[in-house]
Amino acid sequence: MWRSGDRTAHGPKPTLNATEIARAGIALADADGVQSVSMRRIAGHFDCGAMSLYRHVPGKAELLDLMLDTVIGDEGVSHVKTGGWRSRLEEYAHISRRIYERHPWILQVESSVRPTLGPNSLDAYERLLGILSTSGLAISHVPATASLLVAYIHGSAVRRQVDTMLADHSGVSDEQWWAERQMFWEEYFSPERFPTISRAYEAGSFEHPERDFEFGLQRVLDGIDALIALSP
Amino acid sequence: MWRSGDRTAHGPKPTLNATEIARAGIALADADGVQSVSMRRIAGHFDCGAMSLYRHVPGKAELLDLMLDTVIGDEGVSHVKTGGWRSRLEEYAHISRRIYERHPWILQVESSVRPTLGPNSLDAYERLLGILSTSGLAISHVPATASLLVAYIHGSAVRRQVDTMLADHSGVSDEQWWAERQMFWEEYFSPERFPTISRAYEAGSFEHPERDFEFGLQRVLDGIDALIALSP
DNA sequence: ACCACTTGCGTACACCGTACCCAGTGGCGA
DNA sequence: TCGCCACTGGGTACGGTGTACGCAAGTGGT
Repeated sequence: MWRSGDRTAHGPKPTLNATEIARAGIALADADGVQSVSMRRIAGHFDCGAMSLYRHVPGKAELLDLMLDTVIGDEGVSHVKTGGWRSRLEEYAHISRRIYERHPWILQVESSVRPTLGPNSLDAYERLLGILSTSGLAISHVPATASLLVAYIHGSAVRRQVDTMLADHSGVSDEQWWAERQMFWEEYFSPERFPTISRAYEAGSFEHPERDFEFGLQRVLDGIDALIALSP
Repeated sequence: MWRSGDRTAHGPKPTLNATEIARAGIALADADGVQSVSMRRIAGHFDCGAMSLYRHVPGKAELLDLMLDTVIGDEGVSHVKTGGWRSRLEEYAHISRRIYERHPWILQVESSVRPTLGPNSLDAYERLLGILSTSGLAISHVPATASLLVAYIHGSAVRRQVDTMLADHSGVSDEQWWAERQMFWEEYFSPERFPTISRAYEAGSFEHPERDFEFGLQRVLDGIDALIALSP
């Protein structure tokens, strides 16, 4: 599926290819969420039967893998090589964050059961390890530090998605769901039971969740910096 | 759904309740993964029809929410109050990590579209904020720092799951999938194209991925510590 | 006893992924 | 030039899913 150009040319030329199918799936997922991506709907976009897609893609799970690797390749290629390790890590984090913001459905794909490792993901991983290896960090710590960064970026994307959904009620069409949620909140919540949440709320500490990513990123980089400072 | 004991008592006594249904779903998800959780299968466990469950649970999405809140309540209640903020945060992180290890399917539920906020999740959040508020951190920074920790814990759980799956080939029954993965890897990977990955591999830096969580956690706590040290 | 109300549950529908099979197509060997 | 056959597109069908709807049965308050 990953390689696209090794035709033995013994039959009619294919009118579809895996990348185009993935692009259609990406457009669908961006518009209506990943749960609305179905083989029949993608096939409808090409005015063909659902089973035609299986000539180019082994199954739906692999199609999702390919969609993920495609968006990573679209957005992650451009990168500067100048600057210190910290600013380059910041840029890597911001690029990743932008990918999650434009294609929130990747969170579900990445949390799915099968480990995805496409060529573009592999390139991005090499780039991240390359930045870390020039930071003065011991090579034995480089993969674990990369995992730390990737974990933080992924996790904060999940939190951000939940926050925006709580803020503007988007994505969930069920109006009654919000009513029940509100009722549960008013019934269960009390300042006595949740003193710290109340105190933070009154101090206005929940008003700018969009700044949380940058805040946490700086703390993570500070932690990495502290480890580098210990190295000889 | 969340409240369980407000019967007006005008009909037959219910033989099922939402919590029992959630427990059956948890058992199913623990055993065979979340994709095998279906209303019919849960109903089969109770020897009843699928539609009987809808008397106690609004829908499948809400059932998954309830399952998530139930496992959080099971494992997160016990907590020590002694010790400094750092050791208490470490314990919070380890409890969370244990939850993810025992019930890997929560990752998919938490990455789903709807924001989950059950009573047990709310209790855990208050506890986390309480620890942070006694650490010397300004109250304006407490929620963002909590988000940092939650994001790291969640993200590293995703990475850990992928790593274990790559290590022992579990979860994916498709044997041919692994063959294709191996073929892609051997064809696409080369030390020239991925110098840093190769160098780290030869240095043995990928041999203990299970230590990555503790490593990253210490870096995160170091970053928080650096911020606290700046406060007056 | 009545009956309002709750509970259990069977039926039905729309949708999903995909196994299987068949017809058409066009490059290549004879 | 012609037939072969690997390859393509695509239709049908099957087992699975979530759940809307309706109905019989049971039960505590009046």
